[in-house]
Amino acid sequence: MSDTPSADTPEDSQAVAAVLDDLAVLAIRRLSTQSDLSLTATMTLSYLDRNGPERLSVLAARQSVTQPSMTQLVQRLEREGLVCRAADDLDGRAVRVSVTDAGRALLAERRRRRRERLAEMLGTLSPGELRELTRVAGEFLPLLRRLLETTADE
Amino acid sequence: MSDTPSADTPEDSQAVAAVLDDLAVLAIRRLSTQSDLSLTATMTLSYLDRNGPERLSVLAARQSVTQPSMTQLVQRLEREGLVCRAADDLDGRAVRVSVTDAGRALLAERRRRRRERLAEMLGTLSPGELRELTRVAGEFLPLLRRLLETTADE
DNA sequence: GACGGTTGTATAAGCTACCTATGTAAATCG
DNA sequence: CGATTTACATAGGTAGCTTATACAACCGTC
Repeated sequence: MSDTPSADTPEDSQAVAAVLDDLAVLAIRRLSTQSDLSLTATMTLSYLDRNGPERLSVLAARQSVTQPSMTQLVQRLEREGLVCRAADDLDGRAVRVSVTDAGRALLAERRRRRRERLAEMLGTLSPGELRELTRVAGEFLPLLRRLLETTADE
Repeated sequence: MSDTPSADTPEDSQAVAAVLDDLAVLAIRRLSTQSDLSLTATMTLSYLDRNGPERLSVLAARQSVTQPSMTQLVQRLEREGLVCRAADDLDGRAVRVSVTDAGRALLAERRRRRRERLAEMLGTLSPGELRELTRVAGEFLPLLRRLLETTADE
């Protein structure tokens, strides 16, 4: 392994960047076996699942797409029974979107499949490697979450 | 891998699978903020950059898209000056695709931008947090690489 | 060498998923 | 109350994927 870089140098970001790149490869190349839902659709459903019903325009902003794109996506998702729309109580212009049970079930199923695939992949590691990976990944997750939290207020 | 692992490995695998799944989702979120090149375009250019010229059909297989998709993508990339096409010397039917200097420059620029953005994000952390994240990332990287290695399809 | 089967790519048509532009109606503000 | 802003829908366009199809090069067998 490379030398530990000193603090506060540009090299700090190299290992982190490399890890994030590899995790992305993991996500894209190894875990996405299906294309029944686009990334934006997936994240939109996940967001609604976690945060509850939300206005269409807020969803668009959160997913960094334009409002007409989100309008169309929500229409498609509604057609597939994954979300439902309701008028907003406080603003006659607004549409509030919520995830349906079918939407929730689909998210859960996709999550299950991904974790299953990961468990298979992990089976190729030695017990020692697996133990080490468990420890390190467990440490990394809260740190990454914190990093994303502190920069999410955009 | 198909043999039953030791008694506590299944639980370990599932626990770390959940963590890796979360990490993968976070990592892919980070990627979704760029849109001048699609994921497949990016990965195709990267592949050509790293491995040298390749047949169109091989590119399609590597990126898990159909051949007509890859044909169209290569046509678009060629139009943008990022790749060039040549007849294959050994097979009159085949097209060999290679990345141009402009394509290489674009990859480098995108890489630079990603690192820059990450450096900004890291700048929001305290020195202690940064040190910790870097340390853990440094341990994580070889393990992650090994996982990707041992599960490479080809 | 002829022929049938396979392989490699291009093109067409269709759908999703994004964009910008535009329109309509509700809400807000002075 | 009128002007402006806000929230969403619709239209038209491109990218990016799919399947279906067509054509030509290649390969193996007779």
